Amino acid sequence: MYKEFKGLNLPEIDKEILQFWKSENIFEKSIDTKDASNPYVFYEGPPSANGMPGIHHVMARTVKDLFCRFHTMLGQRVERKGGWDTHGLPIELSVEKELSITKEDIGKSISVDEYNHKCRETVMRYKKEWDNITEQMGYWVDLDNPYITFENNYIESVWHLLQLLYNKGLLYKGYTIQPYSPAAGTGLSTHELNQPGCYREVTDTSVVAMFKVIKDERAQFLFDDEDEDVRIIAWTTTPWTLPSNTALTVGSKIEYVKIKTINPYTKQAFSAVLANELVNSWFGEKKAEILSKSDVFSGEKLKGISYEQLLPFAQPEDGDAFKVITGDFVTTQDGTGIVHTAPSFGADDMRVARANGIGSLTLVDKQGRFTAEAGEFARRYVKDYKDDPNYVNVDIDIAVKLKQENKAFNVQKFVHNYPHCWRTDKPVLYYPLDSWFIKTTAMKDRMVELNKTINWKPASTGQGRFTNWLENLQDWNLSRSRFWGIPLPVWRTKEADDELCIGSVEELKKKTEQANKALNLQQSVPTDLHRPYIDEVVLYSEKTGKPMYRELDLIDVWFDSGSMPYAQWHYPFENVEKFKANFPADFIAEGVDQTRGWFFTLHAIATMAFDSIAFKNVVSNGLVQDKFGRKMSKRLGNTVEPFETIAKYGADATRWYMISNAQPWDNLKFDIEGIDEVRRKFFGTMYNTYSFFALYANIDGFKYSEARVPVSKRPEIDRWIISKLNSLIVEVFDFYADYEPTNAARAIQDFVDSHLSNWYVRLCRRRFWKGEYTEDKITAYQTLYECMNTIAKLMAPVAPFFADWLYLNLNTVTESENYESVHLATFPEEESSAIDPTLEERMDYAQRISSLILSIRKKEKIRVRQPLLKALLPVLDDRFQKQVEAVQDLIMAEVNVKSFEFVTNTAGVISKTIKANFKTLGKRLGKDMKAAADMISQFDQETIRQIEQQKYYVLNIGDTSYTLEQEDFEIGFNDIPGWQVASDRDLTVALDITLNDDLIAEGTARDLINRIQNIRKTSDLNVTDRIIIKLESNDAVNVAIDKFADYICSETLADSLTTEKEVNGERLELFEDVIIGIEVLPVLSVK
RNA sequence: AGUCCUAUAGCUCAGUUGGUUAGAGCACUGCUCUGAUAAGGCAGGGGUCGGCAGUUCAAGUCUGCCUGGGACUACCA
Repeated sequence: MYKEFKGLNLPEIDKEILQFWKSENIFEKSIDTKDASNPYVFYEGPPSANGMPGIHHVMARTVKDLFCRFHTMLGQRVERKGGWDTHGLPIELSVEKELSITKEDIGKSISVDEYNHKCRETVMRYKKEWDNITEQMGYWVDLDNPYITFENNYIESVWHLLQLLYNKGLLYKGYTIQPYSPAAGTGLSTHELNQPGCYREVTDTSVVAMFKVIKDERAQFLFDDEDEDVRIIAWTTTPWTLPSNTALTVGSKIEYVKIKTINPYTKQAFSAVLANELVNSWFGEKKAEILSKSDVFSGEKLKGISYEQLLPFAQPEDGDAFKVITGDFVTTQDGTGIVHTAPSFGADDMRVARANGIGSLTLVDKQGRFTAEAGEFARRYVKDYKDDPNYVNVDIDIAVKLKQENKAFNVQKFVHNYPHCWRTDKPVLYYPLDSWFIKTTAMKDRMVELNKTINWKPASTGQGRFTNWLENLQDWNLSRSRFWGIPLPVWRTKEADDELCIGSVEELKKKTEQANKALNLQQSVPTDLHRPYIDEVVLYSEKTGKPMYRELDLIDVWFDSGSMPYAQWHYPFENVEKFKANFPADFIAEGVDQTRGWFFTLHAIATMAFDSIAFKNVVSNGLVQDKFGRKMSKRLGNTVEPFETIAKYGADATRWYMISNAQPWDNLKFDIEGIDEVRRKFFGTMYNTYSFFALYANIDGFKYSEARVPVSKRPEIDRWIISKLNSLIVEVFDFYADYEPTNAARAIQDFVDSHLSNWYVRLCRRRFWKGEYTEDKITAYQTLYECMNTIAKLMAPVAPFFADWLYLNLNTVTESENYESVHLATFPEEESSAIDPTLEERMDYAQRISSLILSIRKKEKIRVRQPLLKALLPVLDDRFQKQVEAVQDLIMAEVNVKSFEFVTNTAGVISKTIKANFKTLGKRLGKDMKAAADMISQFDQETIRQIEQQKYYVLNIGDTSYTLEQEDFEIGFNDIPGWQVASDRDLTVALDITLNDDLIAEGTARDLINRIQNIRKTSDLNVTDRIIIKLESNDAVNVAIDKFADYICSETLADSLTTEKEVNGERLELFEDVIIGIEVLPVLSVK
């Protein structure tokens, strides 16, 4: 017996199927039964178990899961090793918050040892919740043997990679400008700078400083006479960087101009050089006066000009200085189009200075004070870092000095956004710091090239965003001065005259022993490769004979996760073959926010270390937002609790909703009501279809034990739904294979709702419950069964629980397939011979013609139970008529019309309409199109008939004449006089609505049947119970009974039908103003 | 600031290489069908296709600019 249910309960199905998967090890079997030589490689991007899983994780993991399941069904072996990201700042921060300490306390009030232990505990805090959501949402991933980034084996593999890069000369120590908090005494990561509230609006003193041009050959063109005082003017909002100025940067393509004017403070005449576009920002009414203006000249011409140092406190020792250089970052958005360049305090400045051989001055120390060299400003803080009540703004003093020395053209307050340290609330400086870098720039071209071979979904993320990012790549700053992470395996002598990069524990052991011998130490390799233990290891420099100490940096956690293809297998120390078989990945998927994160680090490491891509296909999914399109955040209180959602609506409805509602890469506006709609419309419909099937199949004992009826021998409608089904298989397969899950889900949904349930089943109901267990009935069961069985497989990747439930419900009875679960079954293959486009076309006609007739009935207020004599169909060609004739019976039954008449000779009966076919004519007629369309629409019936007969028409527009073919026109039907007509595109239907006594009686009979059936239903009779009927006598009823008693009885399973003056049963309205009594009594079965 | 995505009915989304009157589902209203139906059918209201230009005989669709929403990167005088 097929299981029958009281209602659809998706959460209950989840539980049941989950239990089944667990007890029968279905997940394991789905891998183990597949051939290892046919793998589909998937990489799991490791989540951090440091926070609770959110609904967006369900989204991301649904995408991952469904493609893995799909490829499993294609017979591929899809191993999915889980993983955990365990290092990094978020974990350190949460520990610090919990212990109420800051970074400064580490090593003081808490030992590094204790601190790292705490991190290790914290990092898996929500592992249980993660495991739960993984299981409940039906995400199949191997959680028993995950890779964990803090394990020694993982670290060792990462070290190996770093050594590989080191040996290729791609690892170097450099001096760069990084965000730095003088108040906290620490560098800040960009992640820290992106904490909410870090960028704040502040008012600073801005200065337009005047840099005096030295008159030499190069600068000659700027001078009109010997004594002219030519100054390049540059704007800054950080006057404290002016003493460290060593260059001025202009844009080579920007146009500049020289303005003769008067300094507003000193009233001295001088000539200002600035961008032509920005002249009006500084000169004009109520601003400085323009005495004269030179011709424009390009920035390129200014290049190489020297100027006098603005505040000559110190001289740079590491390069040239006080020259005009060019840089691509210069804009004319604000300022003067000339950038004051202090290489120590700006990343752009440093970059452009280096490229031009310009040296730097660093007249501010790490506490944020001017150094002793800075003249009268020495030892003063550049910002109020100490909350000193007597703090005097040094920017203002600098501005005053410049004004007095005729070096300031403009001083004013300026409001702008400036980053602040999230911990101390003090402004950040950009400061030169030592860091280790990976020279990704050296491999840039190769990365771009390899990226072209990756299939990105959506393509724009790969071609646009990612390529763009690669092309503007900077070297990868690997250093983090933190505690909980993978230590950089580089040892150096104090003088930096020798260094060593360690690539394995074995190598470290050897080097340690060597050092022990040479330096007379008793150290051993620590059992935990983290800080602080690893810091204690001292190595020996053979070259210099000196001890070497580890560089204290940790590496960026993104390197951790980007190393997972290798480190998850402890490559190359173990599993070398395993790694080779699993690299690169066929498929990865994460949020689009990982484009520059994990997607990049995977790609970069694979390119640099192995000259390979790391993944072939990548799906980057968008954000999950709330129903108003806002970002979900705890602060707004609009987060969706994934556990609750899944518990209430079931995993499948949640998954289906997420996949079908929006493309994965579009942002999803998550609306809980949408899940409910999916449950009702899709799962509800599918459930009802199954219930209907189960109800009658159980009665008839259908178990698919009869031989399969060949499709060609099945009735039209069966061949139609099977054709549709096979078309669907092709479509869904292509969509899944193309990583387009949304289209796949929508196609399945559309099939189930509009075709299977609301056309096939609805039209075929009688075949299931009417009559004996005939060949036709068996065929109907087989057809419906095959549809459902296939749908179960098609939907399995997205809705794994319901699919398995449905599959098992069907197959445990029929045993027609011997798979234990739908997830062990193979994906359906289409039977291409079953696909019949002309059949699909004519059924489409049937559906549309039915709609049109129902529409006329509605307009004329004639209920569908009232039979009508005939419908009239004007036909354009034979093919159309043949198509409709084939489905005529279906239409007649559906709309309760007794016959069809095709009208071919329409002259005089039907008027036609004509329109221009814009598609074919537009290109030919061009400008005359509009006139032609007007003329054609005016054609009379005679002209139309002429065109139909002659198959061409000569149209004259102005002096041109065009010969138009029949295809250049679109001919349709207009009204048919005296008939009720409805049209839909190329279809037109007319309906004869005259009634006679027979028709009326039959209509009455059908109404009676309906009322009786309703009574059967409400009085809870079984569908097989037989009844006797007593009707209250009534003229209309009597006529109907006279003619249709047998019909009524057979439809309602009645043994007898009698009329009486009065009956005990219900009183029902048969039609308007006619109320009769109907009594329905079950016939008790006699044993 | 740059790069990218996005904007179509109250809501969620379709809309082919530009082509005639821009569609579906949900929600709302009325009617209707039904011995599978928390369903279906028919009809109705609801759209300056974000705005402005341009290309074209023809623009929801192509181009440019602008605006709103989002993501990432950067923070720059």
